[in-house]
Amino acid sequence: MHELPKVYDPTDVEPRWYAYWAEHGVFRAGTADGDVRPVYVIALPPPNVTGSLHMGHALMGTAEDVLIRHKRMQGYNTLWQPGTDHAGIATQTVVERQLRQEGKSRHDLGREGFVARVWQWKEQSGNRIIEQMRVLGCSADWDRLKFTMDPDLSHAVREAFVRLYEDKLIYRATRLINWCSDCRTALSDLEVENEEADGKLYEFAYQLIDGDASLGPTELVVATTRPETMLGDTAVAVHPEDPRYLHLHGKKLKHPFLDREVPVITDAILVDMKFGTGAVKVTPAHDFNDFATGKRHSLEEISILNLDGTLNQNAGRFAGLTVARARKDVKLALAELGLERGEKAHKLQVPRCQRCRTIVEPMISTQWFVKMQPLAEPALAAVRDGRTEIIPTEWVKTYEHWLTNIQDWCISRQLWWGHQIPAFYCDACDHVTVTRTGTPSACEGCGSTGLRQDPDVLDTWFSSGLWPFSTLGWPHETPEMRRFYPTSDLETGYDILFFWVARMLMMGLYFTGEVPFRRVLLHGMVVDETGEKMSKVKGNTLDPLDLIHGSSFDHVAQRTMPGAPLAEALQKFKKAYPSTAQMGQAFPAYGADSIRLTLCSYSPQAKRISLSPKRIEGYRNFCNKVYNAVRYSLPHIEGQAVASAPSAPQHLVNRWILSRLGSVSEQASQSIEAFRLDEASSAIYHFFWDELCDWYLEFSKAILTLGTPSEQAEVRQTLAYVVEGALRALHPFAPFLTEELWQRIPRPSDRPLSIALSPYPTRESGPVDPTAEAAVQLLTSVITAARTIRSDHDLDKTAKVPLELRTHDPDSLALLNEQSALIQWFVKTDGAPRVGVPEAQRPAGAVTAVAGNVEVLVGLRGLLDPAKEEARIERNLKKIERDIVGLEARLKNENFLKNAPADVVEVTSKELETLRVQRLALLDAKKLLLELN
RNA sequence: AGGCGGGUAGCUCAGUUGGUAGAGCGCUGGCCUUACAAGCCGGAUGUCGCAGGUUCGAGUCCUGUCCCGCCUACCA
Repeated sequence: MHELPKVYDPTDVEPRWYAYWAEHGVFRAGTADGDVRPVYVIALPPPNVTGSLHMGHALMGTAEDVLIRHKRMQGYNTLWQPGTDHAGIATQTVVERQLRQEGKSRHDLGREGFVARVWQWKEQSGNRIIEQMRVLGCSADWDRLKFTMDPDLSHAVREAFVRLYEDKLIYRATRLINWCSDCRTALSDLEVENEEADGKLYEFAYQLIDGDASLGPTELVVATTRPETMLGDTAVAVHPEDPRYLHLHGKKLKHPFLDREVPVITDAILVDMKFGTGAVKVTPAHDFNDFATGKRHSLEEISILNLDGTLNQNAGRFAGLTVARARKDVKLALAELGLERGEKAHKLQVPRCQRCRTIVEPMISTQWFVKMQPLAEPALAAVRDGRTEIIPTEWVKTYEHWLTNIQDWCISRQLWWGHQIPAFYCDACDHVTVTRTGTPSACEGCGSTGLRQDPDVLDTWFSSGLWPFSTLGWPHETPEMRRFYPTSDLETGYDILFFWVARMLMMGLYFTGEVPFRRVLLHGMVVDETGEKMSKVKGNTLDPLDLIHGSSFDHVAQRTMPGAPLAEALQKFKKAYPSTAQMGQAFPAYGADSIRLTLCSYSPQAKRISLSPKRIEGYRNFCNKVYNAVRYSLPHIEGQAVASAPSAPQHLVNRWILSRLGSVSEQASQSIEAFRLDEASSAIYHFFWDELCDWYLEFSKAILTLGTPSEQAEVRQTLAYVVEGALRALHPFAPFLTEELWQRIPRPSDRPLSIALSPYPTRESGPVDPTAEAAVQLLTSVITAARTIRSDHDLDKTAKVPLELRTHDPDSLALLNEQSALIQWFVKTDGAPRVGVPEAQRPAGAVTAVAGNVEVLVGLRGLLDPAKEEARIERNLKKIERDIVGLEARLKNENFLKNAPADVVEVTSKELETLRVQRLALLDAKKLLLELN
């Protein structure tokens, strides 16, 4: 075996092992008839085909991969079902942008040509993100890669549509919808994002027709944030009980620009007497509240907008203007007529298109809708009765709130890229024919053959809603459906709880009668180091691949803000990631494992995950630590026959490390099971570094040097066993590193070809041994206490000092005697430490510390600086006195003794005892010091 | 407006059923001790947002309050 370099280099290792796993089908789900293993399934939230891996994807991919790898190692038949989403608007926009660069529009190509062009684009670059997930180490069953517009999935979409239509849960209606004039399509409520903006509350007057000044004012002043919509006003509403306007009930107002009478209506729902002027202009065609008001009062709905967002003929002389322009012009015109009545600043929410940020306009339009209430009820029930569990649980309330207030879902989109709605309109009659297959030959209603298919496509989320079962072959009763449905865990970001998770639950329950997954695991949003949301505009996005492969800051900044001056981009980047100030000019190649460990280290209940490059560095260092631990171990364990079950070693430290391995493995499994990947990874991290490396490997050096042949053999055997087990425990988090090392070390003969297929260690991997754990705890704290004394007194590291250990406890005495050689090795003592029971006398020039029930006396005669030593003693004494007073008070408190649990009282009094011993020792040392002077 | 979450070490965050606060990074003293200087051995650091309450005991439970973030709905 060739020698390992001193520093771990992930760039060399990672691609190699991914290829190996792929080649050996390590990630494939089992489909054999005889396969009776329990099943664990995750459906990968399909990323957009337009997508490129960002930190959110990396977090999702890592979390799901840890879950999958863990279960795979636990012997489950795992299926991680991957795929991509056709992402209607996003994808269409990308390809249209390309066309624009060629000086063309989609209309030049025609629908068929355009769709062909999108497919072509998809084939070329649609799988980029899948490649990137492989770089991250994701162990999905890639042979089963699906796309939402694959023939089988499209079939499922059509089946779902038709069934819902037949069941009267899909209907076509003309109503107010959200319209994006840039994307030229309707949007669902969820695709509209409200953004706060500074606006104006503007007041103007409508003149009364036939107003009688003797009855009161002859005008009615309304308040509005959108003056231009007055061109579509068909009423002005006042509160029925508003004393100011009683004389206006039933009257008519003159529209200043249009040949139209505007009635005054009374409406207690719409109007809040206390707000504005108490009079509300009603524009049913462009406001959701006004629309509802219009329905209540049978008002005319006058649309004043074209599909491109400009005003139409109904706007009279304002026709052709943009909304923004019309707002100015209408105000101007009102002012000219002397109708302006005031204006004040007002905060308002501007609805914007999630995709293109264009201001969304409410518009009257004929669209397809899904009736949500009947679907929502079962989805609510499924979470309430625990058939599906949401973790972290605080999301349950949010989920319930949304589902109980749910509105019907507008599912038609005026796009070309997507699943075209399978509804056919007849030229001869009104009948709409909806069919499962192809184009119907004739109208179901009148038999006419003149049929046109609805040009619209379905909302992308309609097909995503079927994902957990459409990918498994639904509506057919496939073996996959039988074996892998319902899926186990659905892991995703909380931002798509409504878009996707809730809809899958509704659809899943409706179509399959079962919940689509047993648990919903939600992670937070990755934000920059200062807590800001990542966005291109802010120049604070991080590309996981730059971190994995390494990249100069110049390059990162430039890529984040293409087109911007480098200095500016770099400044924004540095501001977003302050810790890079201490990092030179570039991200080194951290490797996928470091990124994965970092992402796992954040608590899942954190809504914001602020990514710190410095933290990644820490985990990179950890990977190097693991690598070097194995590098150290290799020569000692090479050729060892490793058993798959633990042996029963004699030596304390061997029993201890086995016990720790078992505990940590068990804890890791429990934490992963509870989706606390942070706890799990942290437990393994500290086991590896603080226990295995800092202590066990050091113990092993001592024993391999000083021990008897049989002791040495036992250490070698244990070391080989523990290293193999620890790598397996770490594997789900750091798959590349662990595979690389595992393949080099000796391992049990029955292990499969990859660590990824080996069993996850359990409690049984290391028998629990509380005695050994307690003993090593004492041993290490004795060593640390002695080291602290050495360090406090600036001892040369080669200086050998006398060490005396005193305790009343017989077990501890035995332990210290047994391990005196080990203690000598670690503390660098002058001969074997003297072990005995406490005596009244302390040797002059000795410094005392207390570790557990042991007094640790380090002889420093002639090495002490008396002044310094006295100061140290005084400092410690002060602190101890304070603690003693506190504890004594507590132990004197009758209520405490009466109410506190026995173990708490016991711990407290033990603690007090320890402190008293310490105080005694310090006082003694002080006395000696004074005598010395 | 309503809902949810958060305010803990200089920074980013953990903290299970109430029992005198932890990690990583940073800081600091000493070490190139042949696995690792991406390291080793030590060390320092907190009015747990604020004010009350319950309790023998509160970071943890209750009430009020002030900030911050997100979500949902909206006053035209």
